[in-house]
Amino acid sequence: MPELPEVETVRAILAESIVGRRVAQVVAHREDQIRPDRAAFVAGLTGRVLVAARRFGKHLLLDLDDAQTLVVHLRMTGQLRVGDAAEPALPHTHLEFLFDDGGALRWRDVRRFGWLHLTGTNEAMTLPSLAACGPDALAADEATFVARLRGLRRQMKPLLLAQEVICGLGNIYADEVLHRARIHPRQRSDRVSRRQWRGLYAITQEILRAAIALRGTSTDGEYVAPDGFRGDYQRQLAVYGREGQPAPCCGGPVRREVIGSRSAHYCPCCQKLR
DNA sequence: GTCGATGTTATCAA
DNA sequence: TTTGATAACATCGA
Repeated sequence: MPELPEVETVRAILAESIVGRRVAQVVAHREDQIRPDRAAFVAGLTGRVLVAARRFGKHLLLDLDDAQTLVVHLRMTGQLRVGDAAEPALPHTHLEFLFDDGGALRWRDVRRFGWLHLTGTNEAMTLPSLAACGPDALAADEATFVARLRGLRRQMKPLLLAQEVICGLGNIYADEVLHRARIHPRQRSDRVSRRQWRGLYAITQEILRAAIALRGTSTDGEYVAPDGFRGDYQRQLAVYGREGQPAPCCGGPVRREVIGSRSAHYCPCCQKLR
Protein backbone atom coordinates (compact mmCIF):
# COMPACT_ATOMS: atom_id res chain seq x y z
CA MET A 1 0.00 0.00 0.00
CA PRO A 2 1.29 3.44 -0.79
CA GLU A 3 3.06 5.11 2.12
CA LEU A 4 5.76 7.76 1.98
CA PRO A 5 8.38 5.71 0.05
CA GLU A 6 5.85 4.54 -2.51
CA VAL A 7 4.43 8.04 -3.03
CA GLU A 8 7.98 9.39 -3.34
CA THR A 9 8.68 6.77 -6.01
CA VAL A 10 5.56 7.81 -7.88
CA ARG A 11 6.61 11.44 -7.61
CA ALA A 12 10.10 10.77 -8.95
CA ILE A 13 8.81 8.78 -11.91
CA LEU A 14 6.20 11.40 -12.78
CA ALA A 15 8.81 14.15 -12.52
CA GLU A 16 10.84 12.29 -15.14
CA SER A 17 8.02 11.16 -17.39
CA ILE A 18 5.24 13.72 -17.52
CA VAL A 19 6.68 17.09 -16.58
CA GLY A 20 6.70 19.24 -19.69
CA ARG A 21 3.88 17.39 -21.41
CA ARG A 22 0.56 18.98 -22.33
CA VAL A 23 -2.83 17.52 -21.45
CA ALA A 24 -4.97 17.60 -24.59
CA GLN A 25 -7.99 15.82 -23.19
CA VAL A 26 -9.34 14.65 -19.83
CA VAL A 27 -11.69 11.68 -19.79
CA ALA A 28 -13.51 11.14 -16.50
CA HIS A 29 -15.29 7.79 -16.48
CA ARG A 30 -16.73 8.58 -13.07
CA GLU A 31 -16.77 11.63 -10.89
CA ASP A 32 -16.88 10.42 -7.30
CA GLN A 33 -13.12 10.77 -6.76
CA ILE A 34 -12.49 14.13 -8.42
CA ARG A 35 -12.89 17.55 -6.84
CA PRO A 36 -14.17 20.17 -6.75
CA ASP A 37 -16.44 18.70 -9.45
CA ARG A 38 -16.19 17.07 -12.85
CA ALA A 39 -16.78 20.22 -14.91
CA ALA A 40 -14.18 22.34 -13.10
CA PHE A 41 -11.73 19.44 -13.02
CA VAL A 42 -11.91 18.68 -16.74
CA ALA A 43 -11.95 22.33 -17.81
CA GLY A 44 -9.14 23.24 -15.44
CA LEU A 45 -6.79 20.51 -16.63
CA THR A 46 -7.46 20.50 -20.35
CA GLY A 47 -4.67 22.25 -22.25
CA ARG A 48 -2.37 22.52 -19.24
CA VAL A 49 1.30 21.53 -19.00
CA LEU A 50 2.65 19.78 -15.93
CA VAL A 51 5.62 21.69 -14.56
CA ALA A 52 6.56 19.94 -11.31
CA ALA A 53 5.79 16.91 -9.14
CA ARG A 54 6.01 17.35 -5.37
CA ARG A 55 5.14 15.23 -2.34
CA PHE A 56 4.03 15.94 1.20
CA GLY A 57 3.51 12.91 3.43
CA LYS A 58 1.37 10.58 1.35
CA HIS A 59 0.05 13.42 -0.79
CA LEU A 60 1.23 14.00 -4.34
CA LEU A 61 1.16 17.56 -5.70
CA LEU A 62 1.31 18.02 -9.46
CA ASP A 63 1.86 21.66 -10.42
CA LEU A 64 0.46 23.01 -13.67
CA ASP A 65 1.61 25.91 -15.81
CA ASP A 66 -1.22 28.22 -14.72
CA ALA A 67 -0.67 28.30 -10.93
CA GLN A 68 -3.03 25.39 -10.43
CA THR A 69 -2.05 22.20 -8.60
CA LEU A 70 -3.54 18.73 -8.80
CA VAL A 71 -3.39 17.19 -5.33
CA VAL A 72 -3.65 13.40 -5.33
CA HIS A 73 -4.06 10.91 -2.50
CA LEU A 74 -3.70 7.23 -3.45
CA ARG A 75 -5.18 5.95 -0.19
CA MET A 76 -5.27 2.15 -0.45
CA THR A 77 -5.27 1.11 -4.08
CA GLY A 78 -4.93 4.31 -6.10
CA GLN A 79 -2.49 4.09 -9.01
CA LEU A 80 -1.19 6.54 -11.59
CA ARG A 81 0.08 4.82 -14.73
CA VAL A 82 2.00 6.38 -17.58
CA GLY A 83 1.72 4.84 -21.02
CA ASP A 84 0.46 5.11 -24.55
CA ALA A 85 -3.08 6.34 -25.15
CA ALA A 86 -3.45 3.64 -27.79
CA GLU A 87 -2.99 0.88 -25.22
CA PRO A 88 -6.23 -0.41 -23.75
CA ALA A 89 -6.89 0.90 -20.26
CA LEU A 90 -6.48 -1.56 -17.40
CA PRO A 91 -9.56 -2.54 -15.38
CA HIS A 92 -10.71 0.01 -12.78
CA THR A 93 -9.35 2.92 -14.78
CA HIS A 94 -11.56 5.82 -13.73
CA LEU A 95 -9.75 8.81 -15.18
CA GLU A 96 -7.51 9.43 -18.19
CA PHE A 97 -5.28 12.36 -19.05
CA LEU A 98 -4.43 12.17 -22.74
CA PHE A 99 -1.33 14.12 -23.75
CA ASP A 100 -0.98 15.91 -27.09
CA ASP A 101 1.90 13.56 -27.99
CA GLY A 102 -0.17 10.37 -27.89
CA GLY A 103 0.79 9.44 -24.34
CA ALA A 104 -1.51 9.07 -21.38
CA LEU A 105 -1.56 9.32 -17.61
CA ARG A 106 -4.25 7.09 -16.17
CA TRP A 107 -5.80 6.87 -12.74
CA ARG A 108 -7.01 3.50 -11.55
CA ASP A 109 -8.26 2.59 -8.10
CA VAL A 110 -9.90 -0.72 -7.30
CA ARG A 111 -11.36 0.29 -3.97
CA ARG A 112 -11.94 3.91 -4.94
CA PHE A 113 -10.81 5.45 -1.64
CA GLY A 114 -8.33 7.74 -3.37
CA TRP A 115 -9.06 11.25 -4.61
CA LEU A 116 -7.76 14.01 -6.88
CA HIS A 117 -8.39 17.67 -6.10
CA LEU A 118 -7.61 20.52 -8.49
CA THR A 119 -6.88 23.75 -6.66
CA GLY A 120 -4.71 26.85 -6.79
CA THR A 121 -1.03 26.20 -6.12
CA ASN A 122 -1.10 28.74 -3.30
CA GLU A 123 -4.13 27.06 -1.73
CA ALA A 124 -2.95 23.47 -2.04
CA MET A 125 -1.48 23.25 1.45
CA THR A 126 -4.72 24.62 2.90
CA LEU A 127 -6.81 21.68 1.73
CA PRO A 128 -8.12 20.05 4.92
CA SER A 129 -6.26 16.79 4.30
CA LEU A 130 -2.95 18.64 3.97
CA ALA A 131 -3.54 21.37 6.52
CA ALA A 132 -4.19 18.72 9.17
CA CYS A 133 -0.83 17.04 8.58
CA GLY A 134 2.15 17.33 10.88
CA PRO A 135 5.68 17.63 9.42
CA ASP A 136 6.75 15.20 6.71
CA ALA A 137 8.54 12.22 8.27
CA LEU A 138 11.41 12.36 5.79
CA ALA A 139 11.83 16.14 5.60
CA ALA A 140 11.64 16.79 9.35
CA ASP A 141 14.88 17.33 11.26
CA GLU A 142 15.52 15.51 14.52
CA ALA A 143 14.44 18.36 16.78
CA THR A 144 11.15 18.79 14.94
CA PHE A 145 10.48 15.07 14.80
CA VAL A 146 11.09 14.52 18.51
CA ALA A 147 9.23 17.65 19.54
CA ARG A 148 6.13 16.54 17.64
CA LEU A 149 6.08 13.07 19.18
CA ARG A 150 7.04 13.89 22.76
CA GLY A 151 4.53 15.23 25.22
CA LEU A 152 1.74 12.94 24.08
CA ARG A 153 0.85 9.74 25.84
CA ARG A 154 -0.36 7.30 23.28
CA GLN A 155 0.56 3.81 22.23
CA MET A 156 3.59 4.04 19.96
CA LYS A 157 2.14 2.27 16.95
CA PRO A 158 -1.01 4.40 16.61
CA LEU A 159 1.12 7.46 17.36
CA LEU A 160 3.41 6.80 14.40
CA LEU A 161 0.37 6.32 12.19
CA ALA A 162 -1.20 9.63 13.24
CA GLN A 163 -0.69 11.87 10.18
CA GLU A 164 -1.54 14.98 12.21
CA VAL A 165 1.56 14.34 14.35
CA ILE A 166 4.09 13.24 11.69
CA CYS A 167 2.94 12.40 8.19
CA GLY A 168 4.03 9.76 5.74
CA LEU A 169 4.29 6.59 7.82
CA GLY A 170 1.72 3.84 7.29
CA ASN A 171 1.19 0.37 8.68
CA ILE A 172 4.19 -1.28 7.04
CA TYR A 173 6.90 1.24 7.91
CA ALA A 174 5.52 1.95 11.40
CA ASP A 175 5.96 -1.74 12.24
CA GLU A 176 9.42 -1.85 10.69
CA VAL A 177 10.61 1.30 12.45
CA LEU A 178 9.40 0.12 15.87
CA HIS A 179 11.03 -3.25 15.37
CA ARG A 180 14.40 -1.77 14.46
CA ALA A 181 14.13 0.61 17.43
CA ARG A 182 13.24 -2.32 19.74
CA ILE A 183 10.11 -0.54 20.92
CA HIS A 184 6.89 -2.45 21.68
CA PRO A 185 3.98 -1.18 19.55
CA ARG A 186 1.86 -0.76 22.70
CA GLN A 187 4.61 1.14 24.53
CA ARG A 188 3.16 4.35 25.93
CA SER A 189 4.92 7.27 24.33
CA ASP A 190 5.39 9.10 27.64
CA ARG A 191 7.62 6.23 28.76
CA VAL A 192 9.99 6.60 25.82
CA SER A 193 13.36 8.10 26.72
CA ARG A 194 15.04 11.02 24.99
CA ARG A 195 17.69 8.62 23.74
CA GLN A 196 15.04 6.32 22.30
CA TRP A 197 13.38 9.23 20.48
CA ARG A 198 16.66 10.15 18.84
CA GLY A 199 17.20 6.54 17.87
CA LEU A 200 13.69 6.36 16.46
CA TYR A 201 14.36 9.41 14.32
CA ALA A 202 17.58 7.98 12.90
CA ILE A 203 15.96 4.62 12.21
CA THR A 204 12.96 6.23 10.54
CA GLN A 205 15.28 8.14 8.20
CA GLU A 206 17.29 5.00 7.41
CA ILE A 207 14.28 2.83 6.68
CA LEU A 208 12.47 5.42 4.58
CA ARG A 209 15.59 6.10 2.52
CA ALA A 210 16.31 2.41 2.05
CA ALA A 211 12.73 1.79 0.95
CA ILE A 212 12.86 4.69 -1.52
CA ALA A 213 16.12 3.32 -2.92
CA LEU A 214 14.29 0.05 -3.64
CA ARG A 215 11.29 1.91 -5.05
CA GLY A 216 8.95 1.00 -2.23
CA THR A 217 7.16 -2.11 -1.01
CA SER A 218 4.79 -4.19 -3.13
CA THR A 219 2.94 -6.72 -1.00
CA ASP A 220 0.31 -8.82 -2.75
CA GLY A 221 1.03 -6.82 -5.91
CA GLU A 222 -1.04 -3.97 -4.55
CA TYR A 223 1.37 -1.14 -5.11
CA VAL A 224 2.61 -0.60 -8.66
CA ALA A 225 4.62 2.42 -9.82
CA PRO A 226 3.54 4.61 -12.78
CA ASP A 227 5.95 2.68 -15.03
CA GLY A 228 4.26 -0.62 -14.14
CA PHE A 229 7.14 -1.88 -12.00
CA ARG A 230 6.76 -3.11 -8.45
CA GLY A 231 8.97 -2.11 -5.55
CA ASP A 232 11.56 -4.42 -3.98
CA TYR A 233 11.54 -3.44 -0.32
CA GLN A 234 9.19 -6.30 0.64
CA ARG A 235 12.26 -8.53 0.67
CA GLN A 236 13.79 -6.37 3.41
CA LEU A 237 10.79 -6.45 5.72
CA ALA A 238 11.72 -7.76 9.16
CA VAL A 239 8.28 -8.15 10.72
CA TYR A 240 5.47 -6.76 8.58
CA GLY A 241 3.36 -9.55 7.09
CA ARG A 242 5.64 -12.18 8.62
CA GLU A 243 3.50 -13.54 11.45
CA GLY A 244 4.94 -16.78 12.81
CA GLN A 245 8.14 -16.50 10.79
CA PRO A 246 11.52 -16.02 12.47
CA ALA A 247 12.38 -12.42 13.26
CA PRO A 248 15.86 -11.36 12.06
CA CYS A 249 16.76 -10.00 15.50
CA CYS A 250 16.64 -13.23 17.48
CA GLY A 251 15.03 -15.88 15.30
CA GLY A 252 11.91 -16.02 17.42
CA PRO A 253 8.50 -15.98 15.76
CA VAL A 254 6.96 -12.66 14.72
CA ARG A 255 3.73 -11.92 16.54
CA ARG A 256 0.75 -10.20 15.00
CA GLU A 257 -1.96 -8.51 17.02
CA VAL A 258 -4.50 -5.80 16.52
CA ILE A 259 -3.51 -2.46 18.07
CA GLY A 260 -5.64 0.59 17.52
CA SER A 261 -7.79 -1.48 15.15
CA ARG A 262 -4.80 -2.07 12.85
CA SER A 263 -2.65 -5.16 12.51
CA ALA A 264 0.72 -4.78 14.22
CA HIS A 265 3.72 -7.08 13.75
CA TYR A 266 6.57 -7.27 16.22
CA CYS A 267 9.10 -9.50 17.96
CA PRO A 268 7.85 -10.22 21.51
CA CYS A 269 11.31 -11.05 22.82
CA CYS A 270 13.17 -8.03 21.44
CA GLN A 271 10.41 -5.42 21.73
CA LYS A 272 9.56 -5.48 25.42
CA LEU A 273 6.82 -3.43 27.00
CA ARG A 274 8.22 -1.19 29.71
C1' DG B 1 -23.17 -17.63 -0.74
C1' DT B 2 -21.28 -15.71 3.56
C1' DC B 3 -17.80 -13.77 6.38
C1' DG B 4 -13.68 -11.63 7.55
C1' DA B 5 -9.50 -9.36 6.45
C1' DT B 6 -7.04 -6.08 3.84
C1' DG B 7 -5.06 -0.38 5.16
C1' DT B 8 -6.16 5.01 4.95
C1' DT B 9 -8.79 8.49 6.57
C1' DA B 10 -12.91 11.05 8.35
C1' DT B 11 -16.28 11.12 11.69
C1' DC B 12 -18.64 10.04 15.75
C1' DA B 13 -18.93 7.93 20.35
C1' DA B 14 -17.14 6.78 24.84
C1' DT C 1 -6.78 13.42 25.63
C1' DT C 2 -7.05 8.98 24.03
C1' DT C 3 -9.21 4.98 22.19
C1' DG C 4 -12.48 2.46 19.63
C1' DA C 5 -16.11 1.64 16.29
C1' DT C 6 -17.89 2.54 11.87
C1' DA C 7 -18.08 3.67 7.11
C1' DA C 8 -16.31 4.42 2.47
C1' DC C 9 -15.11 0.18 -1.46
C1' DA C 10 -13.81 -4.17 -4.00
C1' DT C 11 -11.41 -8.45 -3.96
C1' DC C 12 -9.79 -12.62 -2.23
C1' DG C 13 -9.66 -16.71 0.44
C1' DA C 14 -11.54 -19.68 3.97
